[in-house]
Amino acid sequence: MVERIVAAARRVLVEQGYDAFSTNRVAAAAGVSPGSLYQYFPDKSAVLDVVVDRYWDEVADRVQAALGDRVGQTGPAVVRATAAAVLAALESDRELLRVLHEDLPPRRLAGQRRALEVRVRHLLAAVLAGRGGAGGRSVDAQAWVVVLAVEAIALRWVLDGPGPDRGEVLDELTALVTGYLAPAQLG
Amino acid sequence: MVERIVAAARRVLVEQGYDAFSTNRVAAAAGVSPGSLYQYFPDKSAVLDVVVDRYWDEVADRVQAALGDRVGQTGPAVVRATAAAVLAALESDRELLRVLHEDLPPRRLAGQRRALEVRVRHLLAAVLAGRGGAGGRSVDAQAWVVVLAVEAIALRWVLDGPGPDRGEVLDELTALVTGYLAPAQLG
Amino acid sequence: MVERIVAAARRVLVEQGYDAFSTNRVAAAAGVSPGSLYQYFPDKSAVLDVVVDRYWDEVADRVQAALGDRVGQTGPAVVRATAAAVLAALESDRELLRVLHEDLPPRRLAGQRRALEVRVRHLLAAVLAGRGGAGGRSVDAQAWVVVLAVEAIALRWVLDGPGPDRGEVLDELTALVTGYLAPAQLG
Amino acid sequence: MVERIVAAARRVLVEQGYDAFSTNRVAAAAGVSPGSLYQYFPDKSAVLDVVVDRYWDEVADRVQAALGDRVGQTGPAVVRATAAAVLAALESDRELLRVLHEDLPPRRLAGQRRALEVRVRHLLAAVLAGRGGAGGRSVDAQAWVVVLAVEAIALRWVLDGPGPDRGEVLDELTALVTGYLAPAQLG
DNA sequence: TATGAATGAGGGTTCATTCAT
DNA sequence: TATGAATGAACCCTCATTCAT
Repeated sequence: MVERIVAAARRVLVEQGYDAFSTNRVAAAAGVSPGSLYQYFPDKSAVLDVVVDRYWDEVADRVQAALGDRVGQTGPAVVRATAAAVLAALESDRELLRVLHEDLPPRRLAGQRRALEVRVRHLLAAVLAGRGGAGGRSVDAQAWVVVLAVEAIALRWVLDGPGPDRGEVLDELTALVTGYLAPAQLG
Repeated sequence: MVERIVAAARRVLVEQGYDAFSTNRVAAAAGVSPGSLYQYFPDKSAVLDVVVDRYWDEVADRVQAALGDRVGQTGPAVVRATAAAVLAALESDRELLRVLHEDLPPRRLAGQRRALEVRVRHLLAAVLAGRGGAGGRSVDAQAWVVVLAVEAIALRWVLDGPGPDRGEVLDELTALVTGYLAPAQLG
Repeated sequence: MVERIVAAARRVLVEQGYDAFSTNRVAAAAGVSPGSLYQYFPDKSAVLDVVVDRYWDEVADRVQAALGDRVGQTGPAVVRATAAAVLAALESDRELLRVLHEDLPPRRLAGQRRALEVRVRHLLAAVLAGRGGAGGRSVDAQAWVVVLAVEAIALRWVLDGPGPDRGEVLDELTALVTGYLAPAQLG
Repeated sequence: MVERIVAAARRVLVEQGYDAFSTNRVAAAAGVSPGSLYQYFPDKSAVLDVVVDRYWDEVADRVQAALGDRVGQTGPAVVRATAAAVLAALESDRELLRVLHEDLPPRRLAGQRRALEVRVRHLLAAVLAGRGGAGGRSVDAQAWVVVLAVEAIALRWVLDGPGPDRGEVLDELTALVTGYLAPAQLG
């Protein structure tokens, strides 16, 4: 039942947009009465939370899996593969991603998004630190920069219409990251 | 009159948040009747549009001024100065920026934001092209990457609480951009 | 407009009972939209408050007028006349009195009711005190007793179907009060 | 089972108030499913009825016991003792009395309350009649007056915060009743 | 032009009651 | 018998918008 409601919620979001995301509409889409929705969720916000959580968990899992596979490795190939994994993760449900990132107030997503960023940032900072420091520059700041830059570019590429093709984006992301991190420790 | 309403709209947004941004509240804050508001704006959205437009125009002006001053110049110092100008532009009205970027559905801002990005991107692409191409890589793609990365990082730094200090962010942004663009054409 | 809504509220209460006293029903009875109701009242409770306040103010005015006319006077005739005034006051809008006292949770009325009781009690206590005390008994306690007894009996007589006829009730109320207060100071 | 539900209903009333008195809440408090509740009670009202009935039966038993002990006796001491019994009866479950008399629409209690009043009234009328009539006044009317006055005063004293102390109330009730009835037949 | 009272569809939510299991 | 998930009508309230003045 929770499943039916969450699925309906996702459907309403994707097909009708966030403005149409009313409890009555979600319940109707689930073929359920409004009252039933409230047997499984304390309020409207909780329904959205589940949809959002599931989406971000999925994305986070994919990204972390890709990172995990390569812990300790280095070099442009690794960067490119990771960037590819990020793109793939974000593409796994482009329709929902579009609604979540274009229709919802960013505050609604901030929690999950930050959480994922922090996890990835720490992973990356550890790798950088392991590589012998950054020649006096802050490894944390570097990780912060890389995560934000890659996230923003990947998000835009996945959501926006025409742009560089996939290979080109990966090339550029790779150049961006290696060019940034290389001088000090990836040379 | 339009002025009074737009000013009130801004005030309501900043002081009470987007949730409180109702036509009645804006009209009241402007000391005007709801009916009057509809004599100058077709609907609520149009009022918000003007506030958003003005904000982005202001930011765009500042950024473009900084870029314009340095057309034709090159090197890390220019990159750093430009990044500093972007930070300063975004900081010029942090309160409004926060509401616009955290409370509004991003779609509401997309138009203005894209417009600015495109302008800056073209400027940058021209500079890069003028500098003798990118060794076979797409100058447009590079400009696209740089603009998005700098924008995302600057936005986050201005809006989020604790992070690297200003000098550090500028250092890292400079390193990011020069590291990315340097090998091919800024050496 | 407030008038129309309050009148409709009274009508709904009297004709359909407190259970039917919903904002939508009141608005409909007033020939007005639900939204209009909320331009004049902060919430449903406020509408009921006005109805209740008006009723009790009316009753209080009548009772206090009757008492005021006789301040300083004494004797069974005065008691009887006062009791008659109380009955008349309560009979002025028997239909509404019925709903208010039978359908509403007493807490809803407690405030107004207590306020009137206190006013009358103080008036009466002053009269009793002026009459030379109560022979060691508390004038306040006596006023408290008299007010509650008369109120309860009058209320019941007005609301309940068959009972003693009017003259008989007045006789008995007179006997009750004079018998209670007489030995000490009304002899 | 009925027992469990009724006990839970009482508990909900006392601990959470009448507003919280929903069938679901009562069922939950009874550790029973809502459906089960409807196997033993036709509707929500019936559950409340039983709670109310039990309360008033208890009060009625105590009052009637006190009266029964003294049938045929007379004098201020008897009046006082009876009044004391009424106070004690009402105090036996003050928490429930408070909810029932302050939160419920009085109509919900009217039946039980009237029934007790009638019983006591008849008892009292019989005593008065046995005492040689009322000198032309209606013994029924007198009983009606006494019952209502004592009931109202006792109820208020038990429920309301500060007031005369217990002894004083009993003194005044005694004075009220004897002063009223004495001249004619209790002299 | 400027008003502001009036609108009414729609919002989120509750809860007495039912019925398939 | 006992369950408890499911119901759905109705609740109170908001707010973008209109229109007679």
